[in-house]
Amino acid sequence: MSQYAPGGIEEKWYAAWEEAGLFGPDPDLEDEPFVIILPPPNVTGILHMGHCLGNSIQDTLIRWARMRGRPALWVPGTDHASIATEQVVSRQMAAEGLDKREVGRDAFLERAWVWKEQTHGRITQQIRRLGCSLDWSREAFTMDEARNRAVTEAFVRLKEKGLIYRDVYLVNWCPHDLTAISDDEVEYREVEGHLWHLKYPLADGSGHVTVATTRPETMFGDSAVAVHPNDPERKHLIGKMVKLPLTDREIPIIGDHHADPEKGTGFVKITPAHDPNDFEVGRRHDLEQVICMTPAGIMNEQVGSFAGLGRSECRKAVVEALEKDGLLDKTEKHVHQVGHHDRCGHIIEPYLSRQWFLKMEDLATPAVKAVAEGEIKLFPERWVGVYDNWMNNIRDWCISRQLWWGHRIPVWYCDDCSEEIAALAEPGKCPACGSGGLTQEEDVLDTWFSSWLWTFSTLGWPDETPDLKKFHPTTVLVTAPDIIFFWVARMIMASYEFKNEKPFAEVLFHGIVRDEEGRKMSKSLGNSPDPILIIDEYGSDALRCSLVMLTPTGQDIFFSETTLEVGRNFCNKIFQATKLVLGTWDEAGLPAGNPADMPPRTLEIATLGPAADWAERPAEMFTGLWAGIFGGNPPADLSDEDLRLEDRWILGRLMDTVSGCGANMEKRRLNDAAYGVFNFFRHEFCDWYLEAIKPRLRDEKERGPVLGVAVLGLAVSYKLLHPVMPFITEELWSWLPPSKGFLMNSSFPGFKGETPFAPERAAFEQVMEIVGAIRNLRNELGVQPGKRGRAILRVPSAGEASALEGALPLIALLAKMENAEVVVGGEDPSPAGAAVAGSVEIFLPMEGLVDLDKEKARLHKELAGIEGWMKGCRAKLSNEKFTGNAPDHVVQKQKDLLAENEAKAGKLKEMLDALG
RNA sequence: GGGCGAAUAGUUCAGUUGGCUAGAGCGCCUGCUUUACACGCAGGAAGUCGCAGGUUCGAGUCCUGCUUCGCCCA
Repeated sequence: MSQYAPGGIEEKWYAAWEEAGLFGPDPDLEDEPFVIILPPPNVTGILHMGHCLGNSIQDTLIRWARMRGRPALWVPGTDHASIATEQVVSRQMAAEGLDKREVGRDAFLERAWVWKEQTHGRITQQIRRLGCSLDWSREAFTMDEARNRAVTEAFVRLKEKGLIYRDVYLVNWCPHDLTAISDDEVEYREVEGHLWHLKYPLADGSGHVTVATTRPETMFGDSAVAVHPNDPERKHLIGKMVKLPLTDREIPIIGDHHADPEKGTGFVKITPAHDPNDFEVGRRHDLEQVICMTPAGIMNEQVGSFAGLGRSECRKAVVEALEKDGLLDKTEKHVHQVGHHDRCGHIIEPYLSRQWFLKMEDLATPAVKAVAEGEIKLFPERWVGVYDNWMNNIRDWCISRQLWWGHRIPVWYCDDCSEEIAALAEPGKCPACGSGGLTQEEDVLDTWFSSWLWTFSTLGWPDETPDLKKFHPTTVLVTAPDIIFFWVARMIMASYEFKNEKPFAEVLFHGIVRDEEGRKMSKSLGNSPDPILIIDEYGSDALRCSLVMLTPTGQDIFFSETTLEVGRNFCNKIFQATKLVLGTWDEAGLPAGNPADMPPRTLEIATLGPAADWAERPAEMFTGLWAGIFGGNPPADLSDEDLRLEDRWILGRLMDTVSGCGANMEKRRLNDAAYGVFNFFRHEFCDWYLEAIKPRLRDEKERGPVLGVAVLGLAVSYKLLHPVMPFITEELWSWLPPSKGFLMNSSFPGFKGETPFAPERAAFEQVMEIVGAIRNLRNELGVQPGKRGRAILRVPSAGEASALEGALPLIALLAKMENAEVVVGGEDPSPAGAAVAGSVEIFLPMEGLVDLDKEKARLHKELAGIEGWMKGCRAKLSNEKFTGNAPDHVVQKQKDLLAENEAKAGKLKEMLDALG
């Protein structure tokens, strides 16, 4: 086996975790709970890339919190998605030649439930494949028994409070789905249409007025023509009558500020039953509301001979008829925004009907305050403005839908006295007249009426359950910003209304997943890959890693195969590094430690001791750290001397990484947290540390202690990566001989404070710089890789020489040189390739290999660059305004840099001289 | 029409409190089958930080205006 293959491993661990009961909150933990409620996916939908991103982020957070020792709860659930599901089921029935209205409500619902049961298994299985550590024992569905109770309770309470009312109102109506929808479900799209100028003759025969309209077919519903009351040229016509063409009706000219003298012709036809603005005008002037269409958008008996035509057919026919009568003044092309139903794409018809509404203004007040005062934090913060803007202009919410799949509104009408009763359960008789003849409201509630209760309905509300007491308010909500109004804002309002507390402490908005061309992934475009196929090919860890690591907070992400390769390649890298280290462990036959010694549940590295302790007794401190991670002792006894330069450097860097990762997790910068570990592991642990210790790993006498450091490095890396890549890290953890129990509920190490081994870290960085310079030199000069040769390092003082002495074998190893030697001062070796790394001059004396002209040109170029920079720096430092105003450390830094570069320039000049 | 955001290497993006000789992934170029890994390693090229002003000793970062693109709302 040469590459990591996730197949089988992922399923194995998911089952093991579930069986071990690790997904629920640990009841023994006393810390503050960390709670996330999963935004419920549509139960009849399938998982798409957006879910993968959101779920990966949530699982990363919840796994991190769990490993930090907090009782972590992530509640799963699905949404009944009223309209979407009703559409799917209707379509299925249509394919069988059935019509839902013919089969009736009960039969339809029965079928919808069967469908729901089928698809529910699919979507939850997909979520499992992703590795989500959800507490399945608490799974909820928006239409299950418990949630139904919550919905009914909420409705009745609001009704009793007088916040729910029923009114005849112009609503957004979908003529395709035959239901009202809320304002938020209307999607405006730019459409190329026409502006028709129609002549309406004055009834007294004294001429005509011209109105401009984009919808001539609604003229049959006109009740007036409006002009602005102050319009100097037209106001004299107010009070006159016009003859409505193609009909025998006469309508008045009225004065209303809705008509803008600057726009169009200055005259506006008023159609109260078919236009929201006209509806308001109609109310102001008590105009007749003439409905000229059926709910399906077919012209009705009001339109005379045009009856029976569809909306757009009628438009054509009306225009033709008016043209024939000489009443079409002109036609202009006109681009305008037209409302479409976001679910089915059909053009919305403003339609006059009796609907249920919820008054929003009072509900909004505490919700606005909570966000404004930081009680609820939004990440990224810029969404606060968007939220405020919507909340401060909030409009009443149309909550009734003319559908069957949903929560039937808990209102009964008395057949005898028309009393209206809202109740938790069907009342036996009418409380007003005692009649037993009661009929329940036919309409169901908007889907979001159940979702907005989600943070607390999932925890048992309206009952005061232990879960509700312990886990509400929840910690963080993770969602895409496109549902900030539909859902996020409404959840905040609901929680304050029913619980008198916030629903969550923070909201983390993530971006939208787009394809390589920047298009939103959608079913209709067919550009959304099936996540399961991706997981099959690349592994869930690779997908999660790529998504989390490459997604800056709240930014949209462009998704492609290349993106996935980053994650897949990284998985392989972790696997390969583990193989290298453990291969040596096996050869060495080291003891695994006592399985009974369990490591502590939490680990704060700083509590083991300050940086000074690490400097003074590193072996003892290391042993303490080992016990904190594995329990027990390292595989081999080790003394302070066993911890070499590279060991101390990597331990210091490991702690820096722990600290940075924790800080970024706290700030919810998940990408930075993951990326930091990625960089550490790949470019420091593998590229430098493992390369540096290879000879020691092969040396039977030396490998015991160094294996301890390497295995600890692996273990800590697994821990830091586990929240993002749970499967591979759990698998490889189980391979480490000293590991015990599940990585999933082991400790996530924390570290704050001064990182130990500052001198060793600086020394190793110097090694890296020297090695880098030698490698560069070899490459630039085209030295063959097989040619090893000597490296001469010249330093100005004996002190620096002795400091470098110990690192010479390491430098030779990493730079692939035969040997490296250090000299103090003296003549430049020549001919030689030369470079400068800090105070160290590097010479590669390679007779016959170095092209003198090439080398001189190279040095000249480097020198020119440095001199250019120094000129600028000197100018800056001689500017008194700079030295006077800038903080001391900034000035000092410039001085240091200048000195450093001056020295380097001097050395480069000498080298050039030496070359002749 | 109103609001929000973005503009930095070929490309996707970092750059947090103004101190930067502006970084990373992918791509590109050169070299390497080095006993974990070619899903790899080493080295390299590549930028007028959208434009124009301003504040400041100092601006990718703050302010004003403009341009282009994206999103949301009406």
